[in-house]
Amino acid sequence: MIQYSPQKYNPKKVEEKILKFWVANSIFKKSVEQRKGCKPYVFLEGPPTANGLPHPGHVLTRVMKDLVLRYQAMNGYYIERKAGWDTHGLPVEIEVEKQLGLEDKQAIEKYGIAKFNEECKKSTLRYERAWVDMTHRIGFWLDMDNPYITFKNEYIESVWWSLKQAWDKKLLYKGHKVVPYCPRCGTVLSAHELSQGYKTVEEPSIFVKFKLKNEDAYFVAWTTTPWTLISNVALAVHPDETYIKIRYRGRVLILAETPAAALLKGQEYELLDGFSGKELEGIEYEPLFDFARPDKKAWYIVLANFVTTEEGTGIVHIAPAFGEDDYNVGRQYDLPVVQLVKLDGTFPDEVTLWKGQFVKDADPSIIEYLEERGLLEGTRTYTHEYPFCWRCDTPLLYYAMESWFIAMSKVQESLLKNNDQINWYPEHLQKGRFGDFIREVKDWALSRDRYWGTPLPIWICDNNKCRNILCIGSVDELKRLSDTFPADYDFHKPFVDELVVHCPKCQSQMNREKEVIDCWYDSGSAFFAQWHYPFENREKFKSNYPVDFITEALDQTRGWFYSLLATSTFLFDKNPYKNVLTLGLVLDKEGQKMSKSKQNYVDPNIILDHEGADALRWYLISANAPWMSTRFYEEAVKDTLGKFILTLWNSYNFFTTYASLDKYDPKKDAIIKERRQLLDKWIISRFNGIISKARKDIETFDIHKAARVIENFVIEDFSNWHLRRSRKRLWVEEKTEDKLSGYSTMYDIFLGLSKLLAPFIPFITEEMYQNLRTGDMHESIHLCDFPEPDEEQMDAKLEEGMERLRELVEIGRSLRSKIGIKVRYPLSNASIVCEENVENSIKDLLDLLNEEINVKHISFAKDTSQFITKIVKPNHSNLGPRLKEKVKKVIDKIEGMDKNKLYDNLIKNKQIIVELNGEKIKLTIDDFEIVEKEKAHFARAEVGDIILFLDMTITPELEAEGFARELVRRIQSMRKELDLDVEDKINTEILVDQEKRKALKKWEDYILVETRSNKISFVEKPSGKLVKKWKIDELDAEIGINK
RNA sequence: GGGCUCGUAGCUUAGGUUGGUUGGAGCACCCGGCUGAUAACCGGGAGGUCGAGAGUUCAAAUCUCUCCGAGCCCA
Repeated sequence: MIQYSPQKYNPKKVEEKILKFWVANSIFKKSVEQRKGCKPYVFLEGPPTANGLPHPGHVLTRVMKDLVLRYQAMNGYYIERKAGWDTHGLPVEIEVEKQLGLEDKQAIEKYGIAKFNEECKKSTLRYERAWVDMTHRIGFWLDMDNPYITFKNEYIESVWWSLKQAWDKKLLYKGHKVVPYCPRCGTVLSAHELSQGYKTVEEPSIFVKFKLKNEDAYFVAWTTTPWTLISNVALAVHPDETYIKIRYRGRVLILAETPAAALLKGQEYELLDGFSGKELEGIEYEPLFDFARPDKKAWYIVLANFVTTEEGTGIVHIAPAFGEDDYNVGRQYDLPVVQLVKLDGTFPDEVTLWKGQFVKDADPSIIEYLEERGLLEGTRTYTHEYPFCWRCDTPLLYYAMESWFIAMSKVQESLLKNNDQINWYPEHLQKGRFGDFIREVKDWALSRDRYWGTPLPIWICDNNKCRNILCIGSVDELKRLSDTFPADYDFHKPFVDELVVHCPKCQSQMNREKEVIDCWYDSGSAFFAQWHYPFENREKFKSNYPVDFITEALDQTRGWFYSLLATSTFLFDKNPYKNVLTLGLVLDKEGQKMSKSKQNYVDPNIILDHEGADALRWYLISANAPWMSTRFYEEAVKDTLGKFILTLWNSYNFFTTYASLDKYDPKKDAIIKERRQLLDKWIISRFNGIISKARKDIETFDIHKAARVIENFVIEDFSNWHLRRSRKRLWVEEKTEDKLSGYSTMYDIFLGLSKLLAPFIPFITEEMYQNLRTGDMHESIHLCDFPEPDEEQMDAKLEEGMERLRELVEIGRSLRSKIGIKVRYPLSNASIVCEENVENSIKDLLDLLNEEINVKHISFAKDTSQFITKIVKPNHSNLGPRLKEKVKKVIDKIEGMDKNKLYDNLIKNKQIIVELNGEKIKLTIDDFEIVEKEKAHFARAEVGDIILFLDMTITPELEAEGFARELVRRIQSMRKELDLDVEDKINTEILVDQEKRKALKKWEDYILVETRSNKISFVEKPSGKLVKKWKIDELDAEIGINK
């Protein structure tokens, strides 16, 4: 039995009830288990870091994940939904540093790494509760009882295994990386910290001359960092640029042609020679300073593509220790890394002239020195962006630090190949942002000189003669090398550093490289490490790789999406995921990114309390394409609630109100589809079309389109047409087949809609389903199958006809409002002029039109002649110039003629003669405009090729009927005012004037039935519980009703 | 500074790949109607330099280029 549903929808209350229902009946578990053995759909959770409160962006990601997974589950796939937590990394450390008031690394070490890491561990799950709660509250079904956690020993062991794979493949190596470094804090800055500290500065830049070794000529280079010249080892030119040798002020200089022209504009110089950059390769020059004692060949010309001629001279000074490009070109040419700057940012003792000075402060003195020795060709101030330490405002130095790398550049082609196997949504990322990134892939700088992270599993033998290096790939391996390995251990600092490990070759002690690894590597390992592969779950891993689907926000493109592909490529040479959906960012109302510092951050809980999870989900899903950024504010969610969720609920409430009143039984009372009314067949046809469209859109992740199609169906087709047009038939007292056909259809549609919408708005659909379901159905909507379109139920011709008919209703109402006759007053006739095929498609639906525009009869006509006359009007602009002053009199004459006859004459004879003072004036059809005019009493409107005529005649009978409806309308509103139940009976007393009273005689029964009155009396002084005076079109009336 | 994405009414947006009637909707606003399902519904109105400029074309919101603005990523 269908129960009456509350009229007011309280999202929070309903959703809490549903959440309890799911938990009490283990619905989530059942939804997974009932698909066991079915084809798997593999999802991988991108692990959030739970060291901050979740914000609306996280909600979006989780809603999208849930939607896709619910959809696939309802389509019969077996989906495990293992949760995951990302726990390592600098953000966690910074959070703890703040909390403990630790300023820098020294402070951390003083505090104690063991205690510090313990705090980090606690911090990562500090907000776990908030995350778990949010996940539950928005209805994201995720197995959070068995999550993978990146700090667990098992997880780390899997990561170690993968690093050993890299080691064995000779992909893991120690090198240098040039990184932004703060000499005051003694720390490397992360990209994020770096981006906070850029400032525009004005600095001296200089043109420096380097003398060729075997020739009295100079290369001219340009630099903004004179202090790096001390560590110069080479000069770079572009292989394809043209370089020239010139004589200028008595010196022979070499530089690129393009900048030379600009720099020496208007000055005299003699062109001596020209060559391509390539030809310069290998030419040696004399070093500017003699502080450096390089162990490798230095001070010659190298080729590099990054050299430009837009700035400087087309010759770039190379100091591999202080620039990333420099470092890379240095590796290519095997240049020495001369690093004559100490970690505190001062020059070392070897640099006798400036030892102990901060390098940036030494710049003016270095410039002066070069000047004195005639090695300077000029200076100029240069304005550019330079990074400063966000903490202490010291200018940062780019500085080559030792670091461990994974040689991604060696597997670059595999990366590209594997990327081609992935379906990217939106597509442009594949070749665009992501493709560009991996085409120019750099080696992955893996190590971090920090504390809270997966330790780098590299041990080096202490014995200088041995120097054996081991990469450990498992717990067992480590155990075998250590006598003191405890039963209870934790794979973090300081345990791994304190463990005594013996070299298998020489038995000396081995020490671990002190670094931890980039936490992106942790999460990039999730697809195997979550299973503790290969130590456990080998089969499970095999059947879950590659994964079918991942989705995260756009900022993960070069983050997690890359790190997964990277590990998967060098480990298995395969794409780790088949489909990746990249989500746009969630912005605030002004389109700004939400950030803690701007305080423009809406707490999702507020919205969940006010508007509910369904409204929130529907907004995030339908507002925009998933990959577009979406503005987020409460008002928008509120609109969604009103527009869609409540429309759905109110429709449902309407249905349950009447269905429960009539005790509609979906099993016993159902009318078979073949016998349903046309209106019912139509909505069923539409619904099946919607199912088909929605499925297609979801498959291609055009999820917003699916949502909008369904929303439009619910509001326009179902609520505003099918239900609205069904009201009358539900008011009938007895159980007519018409009424049952309506109930059956509404029941089918609500049940179908619940299923169709279940992945989108899981709460309200469950609520509806629990009322609609019969005993033989699944206990939850989320255990049901997703609807399939039924071609048999689709009827294109009927849909076409209904569309025409609705257009007719539209123009009919418009016409009514134009002619000013209220819809309450019936009209006797309407006529439709249209093609036969249109007539055929709408003739069975005319009852709907009848009621909507309130006419007694509707007929079809072949042409417009019976409703329209054509007349002619003199064309002034044509006649004026020809007839001049006579025109007024001619027009007067024409106006005096019968316009219809005039038209006929003109059509027949092509001309007419007008006599004016004996003069015969000939007028042709061109002297007139043809105007169509409706015959008296007819009004016309048209849409496409269909024309609608209304007969505007109001007879006394029609007038009386209309007046009866006026009274009914008022009595109904009085019933409402008294808050009577729909089925309550009343007694009605009416005062109207004698004339109306007589006219109403015929309509007493009608009023009686419509208002559910026992009795209607016409009296002089109406009485009752509610008595009201009304003015109906200038006429006074008084009505009293009583229960 | 570079790359990518986006820019249509006060707000949210459709259309853009395939150039072709007068650029569609919804919310909000104004006028009128209808109503015992609705936080509704129906009809009408007002509201647009389709970010700006140039080009291609008979024809540009749509194609091309330049610029401006926003966001993300990278420096």
